[in-house]
Amino acid sequence: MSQELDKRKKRVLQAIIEEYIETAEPVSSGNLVNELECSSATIRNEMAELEKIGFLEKTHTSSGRVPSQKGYRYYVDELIRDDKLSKKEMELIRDRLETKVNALEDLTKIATTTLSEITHYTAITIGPDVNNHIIIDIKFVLLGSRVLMAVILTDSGIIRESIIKFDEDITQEQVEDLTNLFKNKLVGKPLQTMNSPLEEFIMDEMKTGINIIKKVIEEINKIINESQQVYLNGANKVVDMPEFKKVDVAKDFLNVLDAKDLVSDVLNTGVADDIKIYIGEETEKEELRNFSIVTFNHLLKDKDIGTIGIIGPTRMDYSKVISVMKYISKKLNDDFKNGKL
Amino acid sequence: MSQELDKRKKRVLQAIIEEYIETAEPVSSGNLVNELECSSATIRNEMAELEKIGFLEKTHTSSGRVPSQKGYRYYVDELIRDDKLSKKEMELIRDRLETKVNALEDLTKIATTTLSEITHYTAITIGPDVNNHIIIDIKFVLLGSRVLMAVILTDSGIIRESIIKFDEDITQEQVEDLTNLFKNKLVGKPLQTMNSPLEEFIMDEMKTGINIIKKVIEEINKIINESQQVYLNGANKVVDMPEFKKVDVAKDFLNVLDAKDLVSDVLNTGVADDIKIYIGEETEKEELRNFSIVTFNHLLKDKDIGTIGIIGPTRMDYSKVISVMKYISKKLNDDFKNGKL
DNA sequence: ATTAGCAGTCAAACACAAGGTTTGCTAAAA
DNA sequence: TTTTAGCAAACCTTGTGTTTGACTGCTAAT
Repeated sequence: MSQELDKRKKRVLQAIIEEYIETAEPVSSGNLVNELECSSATIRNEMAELEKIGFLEKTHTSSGRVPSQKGYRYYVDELIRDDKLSKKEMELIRDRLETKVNALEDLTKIATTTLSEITHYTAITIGPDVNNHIIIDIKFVLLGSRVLMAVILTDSGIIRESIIKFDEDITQEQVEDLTNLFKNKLVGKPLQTMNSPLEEFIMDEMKTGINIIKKVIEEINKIINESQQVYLNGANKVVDMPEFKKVDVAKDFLNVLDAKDLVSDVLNTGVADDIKIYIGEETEKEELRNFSIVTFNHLLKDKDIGTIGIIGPTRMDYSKVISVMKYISKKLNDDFKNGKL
Repeated sequence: MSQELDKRKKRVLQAIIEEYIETAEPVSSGNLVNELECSSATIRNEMAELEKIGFLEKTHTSSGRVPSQKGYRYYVDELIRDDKLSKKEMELIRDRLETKVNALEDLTKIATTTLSEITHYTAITIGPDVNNHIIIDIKFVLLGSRVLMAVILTDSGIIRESIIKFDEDITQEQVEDLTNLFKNKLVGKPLQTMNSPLEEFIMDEMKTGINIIKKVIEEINKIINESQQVYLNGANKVVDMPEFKKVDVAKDFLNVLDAKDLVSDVLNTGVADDIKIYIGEETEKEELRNFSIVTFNHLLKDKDIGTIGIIGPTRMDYSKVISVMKYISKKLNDDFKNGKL
C-alpha cells in the first residue's frame, strides 16, 4: 500500500505540503532550498520523481508543485505530526471544556465550537446514533388536560423529551396506564424497540385507547430520529480561504453545508473512538471532491458522545486538526477519570 | 416626508427599480422605452430629475441608473405591490403551514423555511421574548436520584424544560418541597420573576437546602434566556446573488450571519404584528449598510410567535417578500379562526 | 412638452509586449 | 554515482494601448 520513499524524498514532500498548506501557492524548488541542505536542482530532481509516482502535480508546465490527493494521503499516513498546539491553544481548549454542562450533548457542542475556533475550519457534529441505546426509564407527565410529556432516559445518559398534544382529555388514570405499559414493554430494551409494530404494544387489561398509544409512539419516534441532528459551527470561515476566491468553489461549499445529509453520511461511517481522514474523492461523493473531512468520534467510557467533523479544502492543515482532536480526546478522558464528568 | 412625484416619474422610478431588482444591472433609458410610451430622451430627462432629488444614482458618468437607498425607501412606501404571488407559491405556502405541529415554535420555523424557499433569500428567526409571559404551572420530575427535570408552562403555550444535575441525592420530599415553593412564588407571575434575588425564594418552612434552590433557579434562567435562539435558513442562497461576486461583500454577509446578535438586535426592534423594512444604512449598523432586512412579527390571537427576518442585498425583491409575509400572516389567522391551530 | 440626433464619456474586452518564475536538461564538479 | 551550476524554453502575470459599445447630456427641430 504505502510506497517506500527515501528519507530525503519524505522531507521534500513534507516540506512542500506544509508550505502549500500555509500559502496556498504552488511551491517552487527555490522556495525549499533554505530548509533542505542541497541545491534547487537537486530538489527539482526529487520533485520530478515525486511527481512521477503521483504525489505531486503541476498547474502548468513551468509552475511549482502542488500536492495531489495521493500526496496528502501519504502525508497523513506517514509524515504527519500531532504536536502542533501552542500552550495558549491548549489552555483555551482546557478552559472551554471545563464549562459545566448538564447534558453530554452540550459537551459535544462545546468541543465542536472549540475545534472550529482553533482550526479556523467549519465544524459539523451529528449526535450519536441512539437507536441501540438501552432505555432505563420512561416517565409521562401530564402538563395540561390535553398535553402529555414523555421523558425517556437511556443508559448513555441521553435524555429525550417529547411533548404530545391530544384532541381529547387525558386522565391521570390513563397516564398511569401508559406508564405501566411502556415500562413493562420497553425498559431494558434498546430505543429502536419503539419502532416495533403497533400490535406489540397492545395488552389485555388496557384502559387507554389505541389511538392515544399510537400517537404517543409516533411522537416519541419523531424525537428519537430528530436526535441525529446536525450542528454546524463556523460556516463563515470559508471566506478566509484563498481557494474560495473562485466563486464556484465557494458555491459548492455552501451547498454542501446546506445539504447536511451529505456530510452526515460521511460522519456516520466514521469508526467508533477514532479519528478518520477523508481526502477529496475518498469520500466518494461527487460534491465533496474538492474538500476534505476529518471526523472524530469519541467514546467516553463506552458512551458514544457523537461524531464531530471538520470540513475544509483538501489543502487543510491536517496536523493542526489532528493535534486538536487528540488533545480534546485526552482531556475528556482525563476529566472522566478524575470524576469531573 | 414623502416627496410628491408626478405620475410618470413614479412609473419611471418603479420601472427602474423593478428592472434593477431583476437584473442587478444599471438600467438605461433605452431599456425602458418599451414599457413607457415615450422616447428614450424623455426618459433620460425624467431620470436626470429623479437623480437630482436623490432617488437614483449612477455608477459612472455614462452608465445607466441604479436606485439609491432613498429611492428604495420611496418605492416601498409608495409604489410597492403586494400581489406578487403565483398560484403555485400560494399552494406551497398553504401546504407547508398545514404540517401538524406540537409547539408553536415549530410553526415559526416552518414559516421561516417556507419564506426562505420562496423568496430565495436567507431567513432568520428569533423566538419571542418570553420574559413577560405568564407562568401558569411548574412541575419537577425526578429522573434519577441526582437528576431533576423542571418544566415550566406559560400562558403563551410555550414550554421550557431544564435538566438539572446535582452532586447529592434528591429525595421525593425535596421535590415536593420545591414544587410548592415555586408554585406559590411564581404561578401567575411573568417568567422574568425567576430573576429576582435569591432571598425572595427563601421561605420559612423549607426542607430543601439553599444550594439546591440556587442551582434550580440558575438552570431555569439559563434555559429562559437561551430561548431567544436564532434560527437560520438558506444561508447558501447568497451565492446565487450577483452582488456576492465581489468577495468582500460575500465576506461581510457571512460574517453578519455569524454575528447573530447583530441581526437579532434588528429583529428585536420590530414592532409587534407588523412588517417592517430596513434598507441599507437604516439599520444604523455599520456592518449591515449593504444589506436590507425585512422583519415580520406575527401575533396569533395576542400570542407573539416570534420574529422572522429576511436578509439580503438592498436590491431585494421587496414586493415578493412582502407578498409572502402578508400571505403567511393571513393564512395563520384564518387557520386560527377555523380552529385548526 | 417631446423627440431625434450627435458628441462626449467611460467600462469592458481584447491583443500584444515585457518581465518574472520555474522547470527540465545538459554538462561539469564533487 | 550524486550533486550542482547554468541556461533555454515554457508560461503566467502585469501593464499598456486600442477598440468597441453602451450610455448620457445637450441642442435644435418638431
